[in-house]
Amino acid sequence: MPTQTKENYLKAIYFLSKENINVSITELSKRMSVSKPTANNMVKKMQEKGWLFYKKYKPIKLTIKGERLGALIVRKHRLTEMFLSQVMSFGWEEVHDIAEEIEHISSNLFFDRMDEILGFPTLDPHGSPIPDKNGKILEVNYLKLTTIKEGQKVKLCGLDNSSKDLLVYLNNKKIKLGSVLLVLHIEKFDNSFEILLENNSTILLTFNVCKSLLVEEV
Amino acid sequence: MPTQTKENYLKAIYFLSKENINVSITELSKRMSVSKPTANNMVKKMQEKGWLFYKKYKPIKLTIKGERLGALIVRKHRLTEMFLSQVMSFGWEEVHDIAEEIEHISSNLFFDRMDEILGFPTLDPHGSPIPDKNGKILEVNYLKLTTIKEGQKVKLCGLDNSSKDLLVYLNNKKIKLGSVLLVLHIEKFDNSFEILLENNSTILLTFNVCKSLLVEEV
DNA sequence: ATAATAAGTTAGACCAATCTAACAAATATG
DNA sequence: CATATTTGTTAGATTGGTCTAACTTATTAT
Repeated sequence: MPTQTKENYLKAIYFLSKENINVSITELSKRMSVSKPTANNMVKKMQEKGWLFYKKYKPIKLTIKGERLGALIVRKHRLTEMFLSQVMSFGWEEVHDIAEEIEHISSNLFFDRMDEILGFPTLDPHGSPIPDKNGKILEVNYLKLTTIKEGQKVKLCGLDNSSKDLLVYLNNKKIKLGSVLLVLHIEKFDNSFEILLENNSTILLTFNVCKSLLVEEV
Repeated sequence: MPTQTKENYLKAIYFLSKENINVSITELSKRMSVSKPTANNMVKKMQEKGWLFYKKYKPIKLTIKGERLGALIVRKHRLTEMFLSQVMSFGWEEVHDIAEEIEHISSNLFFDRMDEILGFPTLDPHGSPIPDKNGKILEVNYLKLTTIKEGQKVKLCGLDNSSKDLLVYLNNKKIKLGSVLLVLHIEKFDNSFEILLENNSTILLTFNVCKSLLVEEV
C-alpha cells in the first residue's frame, strides 16, 4: 500500500512517461514541486519497494508493478471525475481538484461501484482513457485537429491539454466531447480554423486551440 | 486545516464528550489505539492550536473552535454514509469504513452537494443527528425506551448503540426508525418490555435492547 | 496513612517527508 | 579540450506522528 505521497510520485512518473518526457530526478522534482534531494530520496525508496528502476543519470522507469499502481490511481482519478460530473452535477472545471483528493481512497469497492453506476466507461469526458481494474488501458489513436484538411468532418473525442481555461473556452463556444466539426477553411495567414458546428453556427479557432483538440474522422 | 490524524483525534474527543465520558489522556489513547505519550503529545499540540483545553489530570474539553471542527467531521462522515447507502446502493454495514476515509476530503463543495442530493437530512438512518454546515446540530431530546411507562405509545427515533447486531435484530423484529410502539407491559421480574407493534403483533424486548432504543412520545 | 494502582510525563528513539547548503559528476559550449 | 552549466548526491536539520522505558504524581484501598 503506497502512502498518499508515494501515490502522487507514482502518478507523476506515470504521466511524465506517457508524455514521452525523459523522467529525470530534476524533471520529477519540478513536477512534484519539491527539491531535488527530496525527489532523489523518494526515488531510492520507491526503487526499494520495487516500483521503479533507476541508475544515476539514467531515466527513471516504472516497473510492471509501478506501472500498474500508477494506472490504478489514474483509474480512480478519472472515474471520480466522471462520477462528480455525471452523477453529482459538478462542472468540468470543478472536478479535478476534488478528484485529486478522492483518488487516494483505498476502498476498491467504492470505485468499482462508481464504475458500475457510470456504465463501465473506457474514456473520460476529456477523451482520456480510464484504466480498468487491472490497470489496462484501451489504446486510442486520435488526431490533432491541426492535421485535418479543409472540407473534412470530424468528431471531437478528446483534449490533449485539459486546462480549466480550455474547458471554459470550449464551453462558451458550445463545443463538447462528441461535437461534430466541419473544417470550412484554414487561414494560411495565421493557421486559424474556421469551423461549422452542428447548430450551423460558424466559429474561428486559433491554431493553438486546435492543437489541443483530439478528433476522429467521421 | 487540521491534518487527517488530528481530525481523527478531534472526532474521538468529540464522541467521548458526547458519550459523557471523562476525556482523559488514557481514555483518548485507548480510543485512538495509541500509547499514552502519543496522546499526551498530541493533546498539547491541539491545545496550542486552540482546539481544546487541558490541565494535568483534568478532563480534556474541546473549545468552541474544536467542537465546531469535530462536528464538521461528523457531518462529513454521516453525509457520506447516507450518500453511499442511498445514492450508491451500499449496504449499511459497508458504509462506515469507506466514510472513515472520505470524511477527510477537504472540499466542502463535495459534501454540500451530497447534502443537496440527499435533501438536507438532519438525521442519519441510525437516528444520529447530522451537523449542518456550521457544525450546529439539531438537538433532539429522545428518551430511552426504558424510561417509558406502561400504556404509553412512542415512536422510534434513534438508536443509542448502532452495532450491526442491533440493526440486524431490529430488522428481524420488523422494527425500524419511525415505527410506533405501544408499551403493553413491563415485566417487574427482569424488566423486559412487552410491545405492541403497528401490525398488531406483540413482541418482547429485553431491558438491554430497550436501553438502546431512543423514542419520542406520540 | 501508607502502600498499591492508575494516570500522566519525560527522555530518547524511529520513520516519512521535507528543506538548505555544499559538493561531485556528466554534459554542453566556446 | 577546458570550462561552464546542468544534474545528481551527501550531509545535516526540521516537523508530524509514533514508539518504549523509566519516572512522577494522583487516587484508591486496606
